[in-house]
Parts: sequence; structure tokens; C-alpha cells
Amino acid sequence: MLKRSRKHRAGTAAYSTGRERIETILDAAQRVFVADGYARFTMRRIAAAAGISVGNLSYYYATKQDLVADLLDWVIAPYLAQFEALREIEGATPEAQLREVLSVVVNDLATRETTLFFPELWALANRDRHAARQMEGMYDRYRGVVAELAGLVNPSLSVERARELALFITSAIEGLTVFVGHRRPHADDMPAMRELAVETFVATVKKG
Amino acid sequence: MLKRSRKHRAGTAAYSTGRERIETILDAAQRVFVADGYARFTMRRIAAAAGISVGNLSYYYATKQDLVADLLDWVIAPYLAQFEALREIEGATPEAQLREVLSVVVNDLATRETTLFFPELWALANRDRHAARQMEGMYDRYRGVVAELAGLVNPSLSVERARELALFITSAIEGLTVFVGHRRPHADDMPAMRELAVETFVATVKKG
Amino acid sequence: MLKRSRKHRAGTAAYSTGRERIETILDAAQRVFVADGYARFTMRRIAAAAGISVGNLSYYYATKQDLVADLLDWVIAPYLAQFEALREIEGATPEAQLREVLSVVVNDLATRETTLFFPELWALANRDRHAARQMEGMYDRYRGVVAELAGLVNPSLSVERARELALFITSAIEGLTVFVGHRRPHADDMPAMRELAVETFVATVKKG
Amino acid sequence: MLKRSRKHRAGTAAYSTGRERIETILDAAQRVFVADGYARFTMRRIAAAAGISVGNLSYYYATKQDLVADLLDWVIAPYLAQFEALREIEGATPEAQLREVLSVVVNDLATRETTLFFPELWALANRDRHAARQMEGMYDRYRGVVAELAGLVNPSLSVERARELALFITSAIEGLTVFVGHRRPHADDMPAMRELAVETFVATVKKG
DNA sequence: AATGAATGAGCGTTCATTCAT
DNA sequence: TATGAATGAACGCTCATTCAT
Repeated sequence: MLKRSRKHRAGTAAYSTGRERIETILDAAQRVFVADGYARFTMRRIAAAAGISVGNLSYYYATKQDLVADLLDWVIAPYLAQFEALREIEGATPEAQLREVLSVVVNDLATRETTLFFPELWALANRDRHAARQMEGMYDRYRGVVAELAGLVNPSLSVERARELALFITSAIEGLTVFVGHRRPHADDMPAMRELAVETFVATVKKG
Repeated sequence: MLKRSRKHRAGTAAYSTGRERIETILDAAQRVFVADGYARFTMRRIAAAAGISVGNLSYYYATKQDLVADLLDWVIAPYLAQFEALREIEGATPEAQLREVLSVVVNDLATRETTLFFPELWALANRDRHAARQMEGMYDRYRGVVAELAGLVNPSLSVERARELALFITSAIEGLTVFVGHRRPHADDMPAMRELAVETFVATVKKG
Repeated sequence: MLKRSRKHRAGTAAYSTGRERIETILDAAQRVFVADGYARFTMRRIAAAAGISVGNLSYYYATKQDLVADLLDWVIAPYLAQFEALREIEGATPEAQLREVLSVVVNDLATRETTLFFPELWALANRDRHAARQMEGMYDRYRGVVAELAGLVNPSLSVERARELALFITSAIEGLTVFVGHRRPHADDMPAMRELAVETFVATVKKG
Repeated sequence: MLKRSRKHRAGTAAYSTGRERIETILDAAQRVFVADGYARFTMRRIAAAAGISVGNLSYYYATKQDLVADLLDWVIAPYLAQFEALREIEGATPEAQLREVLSVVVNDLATRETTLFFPELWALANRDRHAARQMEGMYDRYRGVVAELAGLVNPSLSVERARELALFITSAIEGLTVFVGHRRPHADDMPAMRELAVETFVATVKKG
């Protein structure tokens, strides 16, 4: 999972200490969210993880909701950056690019952060409108990349059909997280699953 | 959804009232879990939903952990029953049976209970060993059915390969829950997704 | 300040311990309110004063608002009882009864509880609708007694004029609280003020 | 309301900007005190109302206590100025002057600021010695004016008796604040109360 | 079998205050 | 002068759990 971002929603961050502190906080918040889940994602734990007082955490994020919003942006940003980067692999055929994208995404789902973060996010999105909207924004862009590549691989695809295929393929891949993700019971089957995913979904695109 | 279970509680439950009370509790607990998620799954809410006192809930389930354990069995049981039932569709070809199984499972994921319950379960399984074990037990049996049918559809499949294909197919289908499940942003694409899933994964099995 | 009451709004109080506990709580709450004022009227202080845990206080009064509502009833009740009792002084002329009522009320305002409680209540009533309503209920009945006696003392008074006179007289008397109340700077002038109040306001009634 | 004061703060305030800032702060503090009451009279709210940072507010007033002290002077000053002005109504008889003073005071108590400010002040004076002293200083001068006029209206009054009458009259008038003040339940009876107050208390002075 | 009563820890949030810049 | 940054205590409230009745 890559890093970066700083679209914070609260806090002032005029001084350099403040700017750094926000990154410290978001980093700590991510660690807590990943390690303990949303049920134990408390201001106190986050403050402790960031090495600051609860009062100071509240200074930067007046409400937990604000912090969650910023955290999701912060965590999602590197994925977004990754998708944009994948789009720009030069000199490869569209099919090779599609294969690469699917491979990279499947590989990523086996990282500790991704395996632990996303199921929490899915559950959260079922209860929290803001979280749902932020999550959907990310997946929209992800699917956009896949749909675009699908259209290049199989030019007979209508825009709508390319979108449908991308929705199917990306959704299906997310499902692997729960079963072959980091320390999940079938993590050992990861290589076979990656190959199956790539071959199956490239075939799906070609068939239309 | 069907019934069953009561394994994890300490009490006697020898009287019919006791058994009924437990069912009342588990039913209430499921409603709370589905409606509010694990983060708001509290003993107080469950007691209120069951129409009993917190004290009495504690009589049946001394700890929240015990209740969660029984709840998972209780919720999972009907899915298990469903899988067994699917196995026994008579007079159809193996491929027709496989198509039917995949269709039924995809359809089910769009019900409110399934869409809301499973992401919570996946998240929970990442933190709680007991939950992980119970979840895995269910998916094992589900995959067993799919693997068995895959072997019948394509007899050239080794047992191991059939298992792999079943893991891939069932995992991928679960991923649809998050995006085309009940009231999820792409719920309207459900029919297209169901068809794609059935065609794609039957082809995958045939191809081996 | 007299005691009694038990019109509690929250809590269950089915057991005798619970019933007694509510009185313990209200008594403690009154002591805190009188001793520390509304600004320091906190659930923690009240719990400590009652010798119970914050959690248990919350068990009886789920919100502070509920507790305040009950407290006001609890504190106001004896005053109400006092007014009703004053109405029933037998064998005295209406003027003697009116003099007695005014005397009693002026005397009461010099008690510690009254001097400290009522200014807090007045301030609270300016911010809190519920408190305002409860306070007005009490003063309504108080003024009713005075208006009734005024009508007996001076039968030429219209009902409306008697009401006006009662409003004026009772309001004016309340004003003394701040200056000749318990440990207030002019507490020594209490006897003179009482006589002035009685003579002045009886004359006002007679004059109409 | 007029201006003045700045006694209780530690800083320099030698620059005109400093003096202006203090006035900005006191003005904001008064607005908060009147609008929200002492219970919500917080440094943060005041700073926000004054459009400055909490840190800067602390520069001018190191403690909340200091700010309260200055605020009371600031709010009280215009009332004092008003009393002095009343004393100097030329060309009228003493009785006309007394009537005028009582009328003005009763009218003032119906303003939003007075209705909301004074009950808070009375409650505060019961807990805070400084506040009590400042309040008493103001009322002393107010009563001085009334006592002086009483002596002119009824020359047979001893100085002591004039003081007693002034204490009674001014205290009684304050009581009207709670019931016929701004948006109080009997605000509509204000004209009748004003007339009753003037007639009753002028008669009291004449009678001695 | 069921309740009400109780605890102590923890929740998100606000507070007066301090201090480096 | 003025700010942002920080603390530690306290706020109202909810929690899982325990226990007498």
C-alpha cells in the first residue's frame, strides 16, 4: 500500500509542526483501523498511536466523522495513484496492459493492509453514507481504467458493455480478498487464483 | 431463513421455554447485527430487541463472545441447508445443476440480510479466531458442493483442480455482494452480473 | 424548605432499594444544585454526592435533562404543598390570611436553600424551556392563592385585577431574595423588609 | 449601553489597538453571556465571538476569572451612568423625579440584555465573592439615588429609613425582571406592572 | 428463569490554560 | 500582539458484566 496525500478536512496546519502532525495522525489512524477494525477505532487509541493527547487530536479533528473522512481519502489516494499509473504503461499491447492491471490488483489484495482494510470499509459503507460515497468514488475510477482497457482489447464492446464487464471483473477480484488475502485460510492458493483471475477475465473481455 | 443451534451457551435449556427464549434472542441478535452492524451490536440493544432485560440476556449468554458464536451458527445454518438442498436437484444435467447453484447464490447475495451480514462477518473474521473458524466451516461446505459439481461437469478435473476452481468461483461471487447487493450502487446491474457470473464460471469449469 | 415527592420521570424503581435510591439521588442533586449552582451541576458531582457510580446514576436518569426535570418537581413540590396549606388557615379573616401568606413567603426566602436555589432557577428558565414551564407552573399556583385572598380582602376587585395585583406582589417579593436572602449583604434588614412588604402589599390590595 | 473599564487585566493596553481589542473582547463576552448564560460562557465561544484566537484571548485575559471581573464592570458601567443621569433631571419636583426614576428602571428590565443578564448575575453572585462585590457596588449607587429622592419627597424620613425604603423598593422592582421581563410569560402585563410599581412605591415613600 | 440494580471502564467531545513561534 | 499547538481534566453518556432478589 503506497502513501501520500494531505487533503485534510479539519485542523489548521499553518505551522510546519501542524502539517506534520496531521500526517502523523492519519498514519496512526490507519494503523489502528487496520489493526483493530472500526469497532475499536477510537479517538483514544488513535491519539495513543500517534503519541499525542486526546485533546490535541480533537484540535485537529473536531469530530470522529471528520477524521474518518480524511482517513478514507488518505488510505484511498495511493490506490487511485496506482490505477492512474497502470493506465500509462507504454509500449505494451492493450491485452498485456489489462493482464498487468489485473495481476497488480490481485497481488495487492494479499498485502496485510489491503486484506484488513477493505472488508472494514465494505462493512462501514453499508452503514455510513459518507464512507459509501468515498468508497464508490475510488471504485469508479478503478473500474474506469479496467473498462477503458477492455474497450481497447475488444473494440466491438459498447461503452455500456465495457462498463458492465469492468464492474463484474473488479467486483469478482475483490471477493478474493476474503479468502486468499493476507493470512487468510487459502493464502497459499494465491498464485493459482491470480492466474485463474487473469485468464478467466481476459477471456471474458474477449468473448464480450 | 431456517433455525437450529444453541451450542455455545452454558445454561440448561432443557425446558421448551428455554429453547424458545434462545431462539427469540438469536433472532433479535441477528436483526440487530444486520440492521446496526457489529459496531452497534450491544447487549442492551439485543436485549431490547428480544424484549427481555439485560440481566436475563446475561443468564443465557454470559458473555458477548458466547452470543456471537451462537449467532454465527444460527445465521449460517440456513445457508448450509440451502447448499445441501442444491446438491439434490434431481433429473438435471450436472451443468444445469451448476448453473442453478451459481444463480441461486448470486440471487441470494442481493437480499438485505446477506448484503448487510456478510461484509460484517468478513471484517469480524479478520479479528476474531472463533468467527474465522465458523465462517470457514460454512464456506468449506459451500465450496465442496461447487467442487463436486465441477468434477461432474468436467470429469477431466483432478480433485485438487476442482477445489481450486471452486475456491476461485465462490470467492469471486462473494465480491459481487459489495457492489450489486441490496441497495448497493450497482444493484440495477444485478441481472447482467448474474448472467456474466454463470456463463463465465461455467466456461471456466469446462475449460479446466 | 420542606421535602417529599416522588414523581420521577425516569428509572424503574420496582425494588425498594430503587425507590429509595431515587430519593437519595434527588436529595443529592438538590444539594449539588444549591451548593454549586447549575454551572457545576454535573452527573459526576451528583453521583459522588449520592454515593453511587456515574453508571448507576445514568441507570436511573438516562439523561441530565431527565434528572433536572425531576429535580425541579422534587424541589418545587414542598413549596406547592406550603401554598395549599396556607390557603386553609381556618378562622382567620382574609386580611390576616393574606398577611400570613406574605410573611411566610418572605421568611422562606431567607433560608439557605431558597436564596441559593431560586436565582439559579430563574437563570435556567431563561435558557431551558422545560425548566421555564415547570417554574411557571409553580408560580401560577402561588399567584392563584394570593389572587384568591386579594379578592376576599377587597371584593371590588375584578378577577383580572386580582390577578394583576398578585403578579405584582409575588414578583416584588421574589426580588427581595437577591438582597436580603441568606447571607446576602442586607440580610440584617430582613425584619424591616418583611414588615414593609406586608404593609405595602396589603395596602396595595385594599386600594385596588 | 455605554463603555469604560479594563481594570482587571494584567497586560499593557497602552496602545490604542490594545484598548480597542479589549473593547471588542468585552463586547463579545457580553453577547455570549447574555445569549448563552454563564454555563456556556466559555473562553472558546468568547474568542470566536470576538473573532480572535483562544491564545490571543488568553493574552488579554490570562484567566476566565479576570475576564468575568472586567465584564461585570463593563456591563454595569452604563447602568451606573444611567443612575447618575437620572439624578440630574432638572426643573421637576422630587416626586416627579422619583416617578421618572422608577419608570425608567422598570422599563429597562424589559430589555433583552437586562432580562437575560441580571438573573445570571444574581446566581453568579451567590457563588463568586468578586462578582458579589461588584454587583453590590452597583446596587449601592442605585439605591443611593432612590434614597436621596425619597428623602426629598418625604423630608420626615430619617437617613436610615430612607435607605430601608430604597432597599425595599429597588429589590422589589428587580423581582419583576423574572416575570415581566423580555419574553417572560407575563411580559404583556408590563404596563400595568409599571404603573403599579410607581404608584405603590411612591405611596410607600410618602407614607414613610 | 427473570428482573432491577450496580460497577468501572471507556466512549466522543469540550474545557481552561499554557506555551513556542 | 497574535497564532496555532498542546495538555490533562472533566463533561454526559454507553458499555459488558456481575449480582441480589
